[in-house]
Amino acid sequence: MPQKPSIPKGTRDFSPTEVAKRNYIIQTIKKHFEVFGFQPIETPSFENSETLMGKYGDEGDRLIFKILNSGDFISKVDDVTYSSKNSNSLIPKISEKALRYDLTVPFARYVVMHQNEIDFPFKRYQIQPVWRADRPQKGRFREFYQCDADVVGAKSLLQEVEFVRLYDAVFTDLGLKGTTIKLNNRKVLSGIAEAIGAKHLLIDFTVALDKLDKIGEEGVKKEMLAKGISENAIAKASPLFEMSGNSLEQLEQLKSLLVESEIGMEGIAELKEIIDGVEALGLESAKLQLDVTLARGLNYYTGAIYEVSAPEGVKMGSIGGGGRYDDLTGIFGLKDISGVGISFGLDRIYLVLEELGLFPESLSKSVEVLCVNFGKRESTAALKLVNQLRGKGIKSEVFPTSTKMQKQMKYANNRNIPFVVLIGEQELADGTFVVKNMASGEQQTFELAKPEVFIHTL
RNA sequence: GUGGUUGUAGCUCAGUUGGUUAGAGCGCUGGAUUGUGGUUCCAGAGGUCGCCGGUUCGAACCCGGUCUUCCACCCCA
Repeated sequence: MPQKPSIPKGTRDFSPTEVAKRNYIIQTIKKHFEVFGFQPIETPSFENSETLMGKYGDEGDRLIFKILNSGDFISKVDDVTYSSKNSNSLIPKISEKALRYDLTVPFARYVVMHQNEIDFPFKRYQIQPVWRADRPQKGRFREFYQCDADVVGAKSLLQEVEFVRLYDAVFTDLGLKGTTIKLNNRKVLSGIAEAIGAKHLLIDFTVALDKLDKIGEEGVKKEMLAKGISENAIAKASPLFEMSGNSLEQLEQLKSLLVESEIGMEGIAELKEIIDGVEALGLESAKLQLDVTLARGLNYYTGAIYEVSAPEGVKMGSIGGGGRYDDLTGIFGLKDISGVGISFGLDRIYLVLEELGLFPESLSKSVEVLCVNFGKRESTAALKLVNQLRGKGIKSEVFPTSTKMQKQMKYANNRNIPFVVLIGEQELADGTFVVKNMASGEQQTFELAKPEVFIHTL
């Protein structure tokens, strides 16, 4: 019995049209990465488990796809571990490799391994798939692409400004107007936690705060209480819920809360520098917005935090994110290398462009010119013409069999081919070819000896 | 990982309290039209009702399990 074919949950096949659209996004992102001075690298799809494990928190470890060892791996497990039926102690004995979970940690590994060949500051970009054993939802897959650009070895906040400009350049080029680049700083979050006396609960505090727009002020306070943050501390943090005005005005309001926190004031100064830097040149289509509740992302961020949300009205999680991590390579033994980077979520950007109808029409054109096949002698002449067109870089083909014209025309129509060339018995005798414009239905005759006359009309 | 939801033709979906041979639109194939697609008309093909099991004289429909889809948590691109 033939088995019914299927693909794993959270994975997808891509049709020619979808690939064309995905490539369009990738090419656009790549173009701007390169114009901004980033160079591409690639890393393996799977890494040694110890490279990845423990880098993304407990939740992250759970979402990493583990690869089973080869051979008779189970016989090598000692009886105690085997009979314990404890996944956490068994996994390291039967799995030594794991699929890449993001591009940042492998990049950190790359920098440490190749530190002697790299000229710092090193600006790299990387566009590759990553895998997460997550439960899929809309815009959430178990295999998806990240498009990352990072700089290591430069502490200047100029980089932070550049990344905002890079986001703006890409989204402008894609025609995606009205994206919001949310900006925050880990130091401000640390400062707030310090100022309200909840320094030891920083992560719980920020995770709860991040949900403000989702569960509201009351919900956030409730969660903070549940996590063990005192009522007194929450009361002190209340100015956060009443922030108003533009980014710079909000910074002023933050100052009064953080005036006694050294790290908090440092964060404010950094934010101001970035905001001023961006405003000096302005943005084309995106808005930069300070958001003190922004805390998502990996817990290795130490400075700036970015998150990009789709234009208003599009229901989609963030379509990009990033930030600064002062000591990412430290976990691999290379100290004092600061990194900052951003990521574009290709699959989500795709869904947003699709929803808003922003893909260019031209992407659906697979071939410019199709020659109808009327038989052996005629198709030979058609092939000769096609060869000349291809020499000029025009995508063209001859229909492979001389079936009914109706079928060939229908094929051209379904594939959105704009021009159909007819070389039949009569044309062959006259030394001509007929070009039919599929959009208008008009036909024009050209000489076979002068194909360039037709080419100039394209 | 927790809770819920979805699955019927290639696609989008109907399908009555469980009752004979499971329907529609679009698409596909053929014809009207032997050198003209996209419009129109006619005809036709296409279904293990996600899968496995159970209840029943009888299951697309009821029950259990499983896979898948989407949603809410968790977390995140």
